[in-house]
Amino acid sequence: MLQIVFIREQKDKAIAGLKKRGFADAETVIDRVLALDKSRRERQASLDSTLSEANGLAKQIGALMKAGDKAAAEDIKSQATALRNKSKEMGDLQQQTEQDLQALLYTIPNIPNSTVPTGTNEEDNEIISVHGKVPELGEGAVPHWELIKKYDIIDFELGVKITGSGFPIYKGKGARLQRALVNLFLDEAVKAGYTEVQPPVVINEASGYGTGQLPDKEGQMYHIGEENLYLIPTAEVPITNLYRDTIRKEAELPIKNVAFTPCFRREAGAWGANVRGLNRLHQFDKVEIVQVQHPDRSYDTLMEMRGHIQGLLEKLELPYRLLNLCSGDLGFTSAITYDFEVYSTAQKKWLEVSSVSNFETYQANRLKLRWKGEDKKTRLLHTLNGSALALPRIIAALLENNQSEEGIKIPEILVPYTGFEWIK
RNA sequence: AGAGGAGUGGCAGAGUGGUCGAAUGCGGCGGUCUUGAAAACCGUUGUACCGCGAGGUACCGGGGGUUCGAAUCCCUCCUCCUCUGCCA
Repeated sequence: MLQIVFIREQKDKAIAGLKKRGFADAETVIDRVLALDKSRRERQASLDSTLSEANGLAKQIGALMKAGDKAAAEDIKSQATALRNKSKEMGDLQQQTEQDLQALLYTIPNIPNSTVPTGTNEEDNEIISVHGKVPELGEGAVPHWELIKKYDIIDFELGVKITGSGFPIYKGKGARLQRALVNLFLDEAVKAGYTEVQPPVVINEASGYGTGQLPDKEGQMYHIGEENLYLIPTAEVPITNLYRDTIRKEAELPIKNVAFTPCFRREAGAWGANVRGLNRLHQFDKVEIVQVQHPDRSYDTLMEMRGHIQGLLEKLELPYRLLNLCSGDLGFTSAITYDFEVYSTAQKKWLEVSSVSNFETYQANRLKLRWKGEDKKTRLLHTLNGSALALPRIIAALLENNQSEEGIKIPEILVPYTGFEWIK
């Protein structure tokens, strides 16, 4: 959520930022925010003075009662009652204004960072760099959904039987490969100074609001109606919410956490013929890194996180490229997002395996996540997160790129974790 | 899941209708003393909103109610503890 002070003081910047995203009616919406804000403040001021008056009368009545002057007390009572009734009405009005303003602010996305390229869709994303060598595969190269059948390591049909489409069963070396990757990613993150946490994979409504999944995007999460809980779409939600409603000391920054969790996404409407094999699932595993950082240092942190992810891809010897998402492709809550894509040789396409973002104060404002400096003022912190990494497409790329007539070669870094060098 | 008890500031803990945003202790911060530290002593120490400011308002688990006035009374929801039940 954007800060109301920012909109008030830098209205033009807010409008320009929203326009860059292609946000419809930026001026109208911002003007409406400012009007609501103005009316909220006026209503607050008059409500406060009415309450102040009523409090004064109540005190007088108390004093008169003590002095035994019942008649005089009764006299003032009617006045006080009238003021109370008036204040109740004013309070309702004030609350309504506050809620309207809040609801409107929830519909406004984050302002893109100045380095975010302007664009309308993924074709406008900036390719920052391309790394690694795309292997030359022979004639017999096949996509991963054929390889997993051939080697019997992942079973989609069985998943359909147990749950439904998009819930694969990993078997034998497939399961072991999965576990190896998780362990490698966790170990690398811990080496980089992240503290490992194991959060719940179901979250309440307040957590969904905190990181921006709610309102509006509830359709993308699985909902447990009975308890009003949601299955996490990413570990970002429970980890970032760990710090909701807290005031941090400067000395404890940055806060660095890593978690491995399954992630659940309904992907409603996104289920088309294009989506095959491991490319898009309802349940998948991911190792997520999250940082809470001082506003002055969050962009250094973003680069550090980007470097960490890059290191993982290098270790896995996968060809990948780095993208700076354009304004039109940027997530709702993000100020800047770098995507990593690995090249899937048999599919002949790039697959997104990681997103790393700086949300600046957007999430922190919803989370009420603040810090207190030497001047004793509380200010909002910056939150960041990145996938390091999401498993299925990594597996897809590993299988496809490392296939040969002999079988699938496991990258060296993973062998200590898998305990085998080949899937044959 | 059933029965009972409880939720107060960073923590512990007082407060059962009126000068209570809240005693006291611990912790934190600043200072005195000390070569330095400890101890002792003194001071200070919640958050948000409105206001240029003086100041005002709200918050004692959440929401609602009674009352001129609620941390205190009533309703409701949530959470925690104890016992019983169930169970990795």
